[in-house]
Amino acid sequence: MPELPEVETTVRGLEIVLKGRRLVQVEARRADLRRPFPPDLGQRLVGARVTGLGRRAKYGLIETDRGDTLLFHLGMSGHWRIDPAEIGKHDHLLIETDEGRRLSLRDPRRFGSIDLVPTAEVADWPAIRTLGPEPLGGAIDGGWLRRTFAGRSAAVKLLLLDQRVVAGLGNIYACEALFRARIDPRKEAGRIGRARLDRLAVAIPAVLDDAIRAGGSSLRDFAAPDGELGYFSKQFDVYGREGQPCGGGCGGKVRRIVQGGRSTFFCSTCQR
DNA sequence: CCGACAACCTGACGGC
DNA sequence: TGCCGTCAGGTTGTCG
Repeated sequence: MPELPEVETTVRGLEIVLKGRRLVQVEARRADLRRPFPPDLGQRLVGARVTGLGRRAKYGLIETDRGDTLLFHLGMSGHWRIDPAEIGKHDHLLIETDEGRRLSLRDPRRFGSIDLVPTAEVADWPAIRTLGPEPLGGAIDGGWLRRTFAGRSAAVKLLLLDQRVVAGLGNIYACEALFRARIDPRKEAGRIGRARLDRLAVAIPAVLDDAIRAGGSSLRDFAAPDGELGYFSKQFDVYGREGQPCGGGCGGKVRRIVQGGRSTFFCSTCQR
């Protein structure tokens, strides 16, 4: 369930099969996911050539030579499969290329979305326009965090999950980044000191980079039949490890609390 | 601005 | 085996 690294890995896997290829068949097997599918999806995509793929936050971008960009969001349970062996009830969008490769977007919970937007308008698209800066690429440093968090009394974990603040972090990597930076997730964002914010600015891209690298190492499998994109084995320090010993060597145990209705995992000894 | 909550969906899992 | 409650990596909206 995809945060930024999973989407990035998915896009890289799709790129192998899609880039430069012409789409010969596009089948929407239902009318909507979270939002209705564009009604003219097939007409605008069939016959188009894919010129490039990209990612913005948790959105995957597939650009065509017809001036359109397909935006996909994987929600909680979405993933793409390459050359699937069978098609089930949760395969909602099928694409076939001129090389005969087949792609399927499977999403059981249907929290994902598909949009088709003129490429020139992608940056102004409502879901994209409101996003904060990309955490990879150097836009985020300690000073930027300090200015962004100034005067905010919300818990830092909740701000990290807000896509308007930092684009692409989700529940796992917000927890992991705070652990690496040794910051208590409950701490008021505006009252965090400079040294901690400097650590956080390092930890956010580092944790994402590590996850992308872990996914990238399995990329070669993605072009195999029924390769599932965006899922790879992950080693977490705190996420999902309630009650287990903290990996920081402090002797404490990982705790689970609820913030904003979501589980937060952290070590109350290491994280202050 | 903030925190809490609900809604959108299906599936997996544990307890009984 | 089934039934029930809980939980899940996201987003969007309302309410006080």
